[in-house]
Amino acid sequence: MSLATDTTDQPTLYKRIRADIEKRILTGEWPPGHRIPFEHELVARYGCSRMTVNKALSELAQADLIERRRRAGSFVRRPQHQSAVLKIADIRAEITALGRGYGYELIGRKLRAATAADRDRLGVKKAGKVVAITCRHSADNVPFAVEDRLIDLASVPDAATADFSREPPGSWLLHHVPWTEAEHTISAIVADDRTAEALDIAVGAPCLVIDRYTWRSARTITAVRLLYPGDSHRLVARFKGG
Amino acid sequence: MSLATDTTDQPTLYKRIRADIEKRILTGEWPPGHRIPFEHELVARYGCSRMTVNKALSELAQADLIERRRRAGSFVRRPQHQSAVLKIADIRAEITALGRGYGYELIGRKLRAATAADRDRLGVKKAGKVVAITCRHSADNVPFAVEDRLIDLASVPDAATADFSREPPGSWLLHHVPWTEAEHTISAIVADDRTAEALDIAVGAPCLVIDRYTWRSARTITAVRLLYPGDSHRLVARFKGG
DNA sequence: TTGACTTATATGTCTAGACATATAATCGTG
DNA sequence: CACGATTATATGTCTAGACATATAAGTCAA
Repeated sequence: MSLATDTTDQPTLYKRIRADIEKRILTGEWPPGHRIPFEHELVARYGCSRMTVNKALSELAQADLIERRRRAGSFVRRPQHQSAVLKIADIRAEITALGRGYGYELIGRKLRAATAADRDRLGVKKAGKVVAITCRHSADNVPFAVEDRLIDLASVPDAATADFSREPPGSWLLHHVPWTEAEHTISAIVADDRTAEALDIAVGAPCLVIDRYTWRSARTITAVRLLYPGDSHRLVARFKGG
Repeated sequence: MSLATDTTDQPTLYKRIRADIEKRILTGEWPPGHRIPFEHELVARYGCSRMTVNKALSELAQADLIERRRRAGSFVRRPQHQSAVLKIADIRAEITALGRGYGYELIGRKLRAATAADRDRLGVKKAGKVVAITCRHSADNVPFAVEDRLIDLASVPDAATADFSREPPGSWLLHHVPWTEAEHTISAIVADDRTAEALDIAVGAPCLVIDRYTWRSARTITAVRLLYPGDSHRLVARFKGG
């Protein structure tokens, strides 16, 4: 076992150590459960101080490639099949990235006191005002997705006066709400009359649905439902880690 | 600005520093673009060495919460809305995690020379043998998902003799292929006759589709299509960084 | 055999320095 | 003013130590 064979002069030593180990894991040479050389062994092999080796191993641990156990050593982790990175781009960015012309159209906008259904959807208890927005995104003048959004004015007061006739609410919020958490739920439905008309598809055609709930510091900001024609649109998720 | 106010005795200092900064970012107190105090300022504030501060900041940089620029300082990064962690659990684990009884049923298994369609689906050029498997997963004896899988025997020769009548091919592969990359594509369709029967739903009902392509070192291993009843099943993705 | 105690050891964290390096800011010159 | 050279500075990496701490493994008694 010659760990330090790779002599491509990488910028720094700890990165080379990290890359060497990562390579062995990814090629399967060190399978899940395999014990990685102890820090003191790597120190001897690379002729460096323990902190340098420690930094390489810590980063691998942070990336969930290895697991470190006191007294026992460091071990290759089992691949985590269940976790993938799903890229859900901002719709405008997504469409322009495809080299197609982005179109936006505000269908409806209402400012109202929150109904019971609104409060349920936003997950808030107290009554308050909300903005309800319906709009459509299109690519090269072909309907791409319809959006049905609710914004809690208690969390985002500025939304009451914002002009959503030109700018999509998603973009507007992105620039006004600095940091959030969110939850996406993906499901499938068949198009009802209203959806079919908005997306210019047949009634009964499949639709991909993304429900997104966004909040900040445990405070709900917005709930949005996006409907895509199910046979045309695709969400792609790529990941590493078998 | 009193950075070190939080005196909850966290296990270690660098973690406390990291948590303190993370909190300010997540609450929006330090919005995107904001310059974080210099290392030497944090050293003075926390009364520790620079390596301790550096470790905290390095981890925040690795997590893409901040960006570090030589000579300039460290800055809060803009949230990356488009990236979410989508949990797609192993079906068996998913069902048992719900506290429901897992059931598995092999519907069909064929070993054949790859047809043109097979090669296309697996993304391989050369002819070779493949195993085609159709099976069904159920929760408390209710159909949960149907699986339609193709395994490339050139990559996984053992699959030719594996017994898939008891163990789902997904689980089997998980234990035989140490590390892979994969790509998921999510879409929606309406159930055709065969699908409707397998899932015990009506023809024309919505279905959520996950196509998963798995490979290892640029070599395709398996292609699988999972069909879920679209109105019952939901994929949930949560993320931070909105 | 089992459970409680002890010990050895690998990792976890930290220090007080050092030099390297990219680059923002400044200074000088045409 | 524009542009190139210089300088100051914040981060990047690294060292040779130190003590803390969890725990695998061994020891011993009931």
